Amino acid sequence: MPRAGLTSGAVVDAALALIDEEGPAALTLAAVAARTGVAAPSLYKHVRGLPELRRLVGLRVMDDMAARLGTAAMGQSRDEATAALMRAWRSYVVDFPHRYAVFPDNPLIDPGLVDTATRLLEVILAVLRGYGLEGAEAIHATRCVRAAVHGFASLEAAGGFGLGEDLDTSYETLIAMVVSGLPRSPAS
Amino acid sequence: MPRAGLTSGAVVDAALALIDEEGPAALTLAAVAARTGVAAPSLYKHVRGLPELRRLVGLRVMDDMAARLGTAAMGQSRDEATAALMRAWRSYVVDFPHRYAVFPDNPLIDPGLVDTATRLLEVILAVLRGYGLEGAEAIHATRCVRAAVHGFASLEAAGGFGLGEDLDTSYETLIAMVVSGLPRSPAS
DNA sequence: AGAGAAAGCTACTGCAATTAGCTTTTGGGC
DNA sequence: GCCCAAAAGCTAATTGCAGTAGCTTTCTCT
Repeated sequence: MPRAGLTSGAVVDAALALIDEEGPAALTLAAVAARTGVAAPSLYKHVRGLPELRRLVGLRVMDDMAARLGTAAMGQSRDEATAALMRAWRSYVVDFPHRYAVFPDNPLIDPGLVDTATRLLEVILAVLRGYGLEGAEAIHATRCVRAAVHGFASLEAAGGFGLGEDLDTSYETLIAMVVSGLPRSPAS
Repeated sequence: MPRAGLTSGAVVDAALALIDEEGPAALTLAAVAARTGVAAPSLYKHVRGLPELRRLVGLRVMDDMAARLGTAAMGQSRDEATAALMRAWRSYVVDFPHRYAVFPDNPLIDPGLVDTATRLLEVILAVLRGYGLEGAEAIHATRCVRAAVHGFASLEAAGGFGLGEDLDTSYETLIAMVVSGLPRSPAS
């Protein structure tokens, strides 16, 4: 019988497909095994177990997002850059609603995720540097941006907003709120 | 042998204690049974199953929070009220960090949760009415407040902010951002 | 061709949820 | 005080998934 030719990357691919199609709760080793055409225990040849698979999936999501954000903010500054960043963040959630639920809670604790998490934070910090923010002030501002963006994204991904008004409009309101609330330095 | 005298409320109590002590992942029927001194299948006499228990726990959390928020916002208006509301929300998370993880994702979908969820939203809407906001504008503003507050709370509860700067200060920054970003009507 | 690593597989264990069906307590009406 | 039905428990059994052990097959490199 021919070999499946699995790799750890392919396992993550299957896991992501499963999550996209059936939601985060559908991520089980049994389901991944079925989808990759392999017996469940064979997965352990590529992945240490379910917790590690979750971590790898989370890493992939952060990676994808970092790539998008970096591109979005490129070549813009200050309010333009902030708005672009925030829109790009939400667009990921809109494109992959189930994926956002596996975004790691606390990537800064996990040695394997710290690099990517830092890269993600760096994108925000870079934008804020355009406002002349540094040190503690920059950290507080970063946290505010993260909180606003993550809060909206996770509520939207979970379907937590009731129906009715247009979500795009709500988000533009949030962007305006953040942009207007960022400490202004005199600057150029 | 004497009877345990369990009620559905007591089961929820035990579940919450478990979550507070060992985190949301520790909520299993087996653990609740052990803690209440009963065999696992006996719990089904009081609760339909694990999903329902989760729902009831989520309901209790929303209830507690609604009570706190209502009290906090009482007797204040506009920026004072907004700040009080936001501080009270976060204080719940600080007091019960694990609890926030079981806050229902989408309470508006579940008929059993809709009432309490609405009560919670009403607190925010009431504060915003103080700014003269109504209709669509009020909804967009409510979503922004929810997003900011929920984002910060869930990141903090998950330990998602790196160490270093003081979180209280960050949160005050967020409050200032929200307050300054709320649409102003001429008003009193 | 042949050796050893890598990738699979089957069989098994353990744990948690859930169901079925039996037993015992308890509270109310006679 | 006694009887009975409902409620509250229990034990036993099933299912589904995670994870482990140890065997077999396929590659790959020489």
